[in-house]
This record gives sequence, C-alpha cells and structure tokens, in this order.
Amino acid sequence: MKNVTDYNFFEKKMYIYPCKLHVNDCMSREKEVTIYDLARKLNISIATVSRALADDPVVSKKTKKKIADLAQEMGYRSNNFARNLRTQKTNTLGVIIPRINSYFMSSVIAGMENVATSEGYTLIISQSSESVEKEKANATTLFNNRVDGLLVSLAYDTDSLAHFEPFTKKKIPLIFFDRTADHRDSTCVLINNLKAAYEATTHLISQGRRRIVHITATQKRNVYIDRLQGYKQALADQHIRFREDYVIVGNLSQEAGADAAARIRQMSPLPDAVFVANDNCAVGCMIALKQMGIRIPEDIAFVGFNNDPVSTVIEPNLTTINYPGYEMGQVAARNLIAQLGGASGTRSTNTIILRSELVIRESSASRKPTS
Amino acid sequence: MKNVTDYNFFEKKMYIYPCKLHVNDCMSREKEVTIYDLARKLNISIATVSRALADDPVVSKKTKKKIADLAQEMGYRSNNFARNLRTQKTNTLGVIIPRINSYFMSSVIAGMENVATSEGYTLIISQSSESVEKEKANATTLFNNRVDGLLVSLAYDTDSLAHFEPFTKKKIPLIFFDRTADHRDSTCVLINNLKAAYEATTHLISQGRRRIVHITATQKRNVYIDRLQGYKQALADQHIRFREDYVIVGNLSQEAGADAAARIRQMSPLPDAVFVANDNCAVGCMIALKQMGIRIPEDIAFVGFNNDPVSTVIEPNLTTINYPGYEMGQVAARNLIAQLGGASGTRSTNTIILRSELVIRESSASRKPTS
DNA sequence: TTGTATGCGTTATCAG
DNA sequence: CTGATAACGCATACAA
Repeated sequence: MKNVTDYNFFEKKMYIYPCKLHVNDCMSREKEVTIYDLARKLNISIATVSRALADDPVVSKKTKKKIADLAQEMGYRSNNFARNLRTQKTNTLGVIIPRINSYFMSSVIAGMENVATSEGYTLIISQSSESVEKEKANATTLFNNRVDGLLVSLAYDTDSLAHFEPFTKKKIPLIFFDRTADHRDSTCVLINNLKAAYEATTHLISQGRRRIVHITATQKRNVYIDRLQGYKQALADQHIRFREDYVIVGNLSQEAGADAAARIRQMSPLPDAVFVANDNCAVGCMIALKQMGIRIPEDIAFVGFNNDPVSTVIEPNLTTINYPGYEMGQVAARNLIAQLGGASGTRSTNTIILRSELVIRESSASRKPTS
Repeated sequence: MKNVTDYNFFEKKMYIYPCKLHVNDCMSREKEVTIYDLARKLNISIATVSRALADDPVVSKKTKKKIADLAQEMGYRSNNFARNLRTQKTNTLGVIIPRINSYFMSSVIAGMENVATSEGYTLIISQSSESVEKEKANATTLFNNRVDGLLVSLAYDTDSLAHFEPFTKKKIPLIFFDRTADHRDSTCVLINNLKAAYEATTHLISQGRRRIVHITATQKRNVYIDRLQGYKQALADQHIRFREDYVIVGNLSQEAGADAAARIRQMSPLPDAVFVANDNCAVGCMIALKQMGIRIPEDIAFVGFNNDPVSTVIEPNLTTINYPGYEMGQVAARNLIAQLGGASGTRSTNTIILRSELVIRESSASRKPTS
C-alpha cells in the first residue's frame, strides 16, 4: 500500500508540470511498446506498421521485414484488448461443463485446448458443478466476457435453456457436446447413445443373461434417456420383458454404485447382469457386490460406459463402451471455430455423431465357455 | 462418417456464392449498448454513468439507482476490452500444466477455477504435454494475452526458466505449484514431498520390508528429487543400504509401471516392496506383477503417491500419500490474486506447504499379522 | 504502396 | 456531486 500511495502522490504532483505522463510510467511497469513506437522509430505511419504486422499483402516485403525485425528487437507485443475493442472479436471460446475432474471431461477439455490453441483461440473454462444455478451464472459471466462462441455440456438438472438465450439472440454460436439438448440452430456433438446402449445390452443377453438391471441418472439428460431407450429396445428385440424396478436412478457416483449394489442384493431372484451408464458407478457397484460375496461375472455380469481407465484396473476388467473424449473435444472446438470463420453453411450442421464401440472384457463373460 | 462427408460437401458448395458477407454486419449482431446510450437516455454524462456502474461512492444513490435500472432494462453489459485497454489490467490468470487429464491435475484446475471465478478472474488453461517446447510456446501466448498472473506446474524436462523471464521482468506474479522450481521472488505451493516419501518408505520398513524398490521419474523435477531423497533418508535412518539399481526411472505412466514390473521380476532376490512416485504407475506395475503370479502384498508390498481414485479400485487397495489437489489449486489461485491485489507483503511468501498424509491400505500389509 | 483520420467503450483527470 | 475530455492501442475507410 505504501507504494501505491507514494505513486499517487507522485503522479498528482507530476500534473503540475506540463510534461504529462500516463498511467504506466516511472518504473512501475516498463512501458509497453506500441505500433506508435515502431512507426516513430522507422519514420513511417502506424497504418503501415499495423498492416505489416497483420501480414497484409499490400505492404512491401521490404518494409514488412524492417518492421518485423524492429518489433522483435523492441519486444513489441500486440495488445489484444485494443484489437478486440476495434474488431469486436475476442478470439475466446467459453466452455461450460458439469465438472472437470473426470477422466472423460478432462480428455474433452484437452482436445478442445489442443485445437483452440492451434487456431489462435483461447479457452475460458467454467464448471457448473451439476447445478443449473451455477450454469446460469457461468453463462452470464461468459456472456459478459464476450466469448465468440460457447461449448456446453449440460448439468444434471438443467431443464430450461433460457440462460443461453442471450447468446442465440446475439447470434453467438453455441455447441452442445455429450450432454446435449435440442435447441434450434445450435450444433450437437455426441455419440449414438441409444445404439451403444443397445449393443451393450444385447451383448449381455447374448452371454445368456436375462435379468438385467440398468443403473443410470436423471432422465433429463439425453445421454441417460437414450441409454435407457437402447436398453429397453434391446430387451424388447430379444423378447425380454422390461421391468421398471430394474432401473436404478442415481447420480452415477461410485457411492451411488455401492447404494445400487445394496438394492440389487435385495432383489429376488438376483439379477444376473447390470448395465451401468458410467464406469465409475459400475466400479463402485462391483466392489460393493464383491464384498457381499457375489461373484462377477459368474453371478452378475457387468457392462459400463466410457472406457475410463479404471475399467482395466477393476477385477474383473470391465466391459464398456469406448467413447472418444479427446476427439469429441477436438471436433466440437473445430466445428465452433468453423462457424466463427463465417462458414455460414456450417450452421446447418445440426448433429455430429462420433463413433463409439463396445469393448468386451471379462466382466461380461458368459458362465459357460460359450460366448 | 456419412454425416461428416455430407457436411464437408455442403460447406464447399456454400463457398461458390459470391455474396461475401463481413463477419459482423447487417443484422448479424444487434448493436451493443454502451454507457453513451445510457447517458443519452438519462441526459447525463458518461462520466457519471461510468462512476455509477463502478459503484463509486461519489455518485448519489438516486442517480445510481436510475442508471442501474436502465442498464438492466437496456441489457447493457460492460466491455472488458475497453476497460482492460484503459486500466491495463486483464483480470485473467494464465495456467500452464503438463496435462489436464489426470485426476490430480483436473482437481487442481477445479480448485483454481473455483476461486478465480468467485474473485472475478478468468482462467486461461494451456497444456505443455510434458514438453519444454510447448511450455515455452504457452508462456509466450499467455504473455501476449497479457495475463495478470501465471500459475505453472513444470513439464518433465524443463531445465531452464528463461521463458518466464518476460513475466518477471514485467513484474507479473508467477506461482509454481506441485512441480515447482527455485526462482527468486516467485511463490511455490506444494507438499513436503521429502517427508511424505520418508513416511511412505518408513511405513514399508515397519512392515518388515527391506528390499524396497523406488519407481520415479526424471530427476529434474523437485517432486521426484524430493521423493527419492525421502526414500533414501528413510533407508539410511533404518540402516538399510541404498542400492542404485533399486531406483527405476520412467515416465510414471501405467505402461512404465508394467515395464518396471518386468525389471523387478528379474531381480534376485526379488524385492519385497515398491514405493512408486505416482498411483497410476503403481497400479500398472501391480497388475503386471499379479499377472506374473507375484502376490501383493505377500511377496511385494506397494505404496503409491497421490491418492488417485484408482487406488481404491486396484486389488489389493493401494496404500498411498493423500495430497489435496483441489485445495492446492485454491491456495495457489488465492495467493496469486492476493499478490495482484497489491498486498505487497504477500510477495515475500516464498513457499506454501500443504498437508499430506499416508493412507494405509492393504497393499502394504505385513506378511505376518503383526503390523 | 503508404499515410491521415477516426472510432471502438472505458476510466480518470481536472474543472465546475 | 457532475460534466467535459483526453487517453488506452489498434484497424480500417478513404486519400494520396
């Protein structure tokens, strides 16, 4: 504080003199070099400097070189704020995700960061922590930060998209990924959850399982709705009656898996398979069941979802749906940037479906060596 | 794939049309409302509006209210670029990390995001992918983005801090966390790796183990240097000879763990314990050893580091060092913001040590029921 | 190919 | 308490 006070005092005093110094003078911050400085030094106009720095073909190679060299030498760096202010663009993408610390999400983010950086964009990441309220607040913040575009994966309980209105009103492109929603003129990037769930369930049936429990989350999110649908469809196609009480809804945490295990154990007859909408929860459930002395896959087979690294650590290794997070991040970011680039045609792309696949491991082996 | 192809085709077609629209013209973006608009409507000066919006005590409550209401009504939002340009502040923090998709790192980021957002700061996250070169590039980008401060966890092979010079030269505060480095006037946030490793090793010894292998990474990073030191120290204190060939250096990936397992198996006599500098690698090693028929903990005991969720999935559950990632992120961010707030005293804080603890699980049980 | 002039939306200084 | 006005650094329409 001492410093600041002194500095203000000093500055006030300075105003007496005709020599008017600006905000960043003295030694408080070395002065930034601007295009004015470059122009003055080379005796040319700032316009030329600006153009040269932007690699405008209209500037001669020679002056370009001169300017580039001097810029380098003087440690010039362009001021994004001045530029953004002028161009009304921010080169910034906003991201809203439920939470960053899951393997899947952090992979997605890694993919986004990868393409964003290489395209000269910057990412602002915010977490909704699975709460609509925080999601709204994040949306507002990002809106005020003037992001050029938005990448969103919805929270569990979001059921209105009203908080994204400001963006669509201003024609700021919006992309939903993974946990998507129907929203006119905004693209979705996801996998075919229905098909994946269908395959998972069909696989269990083909292993001789009939009493298949499904553990999932709130039916507000497409991913869980579709997975449930796929599960139902598979049952129907194999003429297995769907039982409401075989669907366990929770928050898909590892603890939720343990809770589900307790419920499963109460069922009579004991189910012979479980299809879980997420690996973490599957793992929690498997651990709990094993502690109860239930054998996997002999008594109960398991299929998860996500191909999280834990799926190869748990014993037996977990059969699951592989699901390219990193790639999903890349695709979503790339598509968003394409829309920003003015490829207006891009706008009509409504949905991008990524490939997913069933990875079969021991947790779903059939009891007898048939397969 | 079908979709993607169609999409490309469609886009190409769009490019044929001569109708060249500028990025933001026509009705593509409704005009933003500025303080000028507010001022005009209320017949007051922009100066008053600006002050009112900043909640300057010098403005009367009444006019403040009027202005706030109108702003709300007209959908005014302040323009950060204009403000940043004017104030020379960005309210943005840069983050450079090796990679985001590990449980530990994503927890750290979550913690940082948490305090940054609540303090009105925004985070720009970039990954070095464990490469100095990318780390340098990231530093440059963040420098050009004029971040107010920087949070860094170093890549494996970084051995010069020259790329951070621009920041320190401009007195932009720099905080290292976890993978830190000695750098005059920059704060470090980390745990006491030496002590943690000492405890881990001592624990193994107390369980009756003598031939303890240590798996770690390059000795360029403090965390690995310190953990090795702690390991050595513990051996020394228990009068166990340190053996160079018991130290296996790799990249701590799960595969590296498997490789290490192969080497361990060759050793004769077989080591009776392994202390690994990271849980993931420990898990890889355990799985590989188990496949070779080696029993854990009977033949070889294990201790990991990080308390990653996998440590409670692997069988037997992994004894490890618990290590608060989320909190570390919060502390680092909070400290950085404090420095920006002008708390000059903060500057002299050189190192912040977070608590860590040994979590004992089955992987390190002693052979006989003594403990 | 280069230069001149202007405005982008704020904040902050100085003068009422 | 309020107003007028000058920067902040850059991009660009228009002139030359």
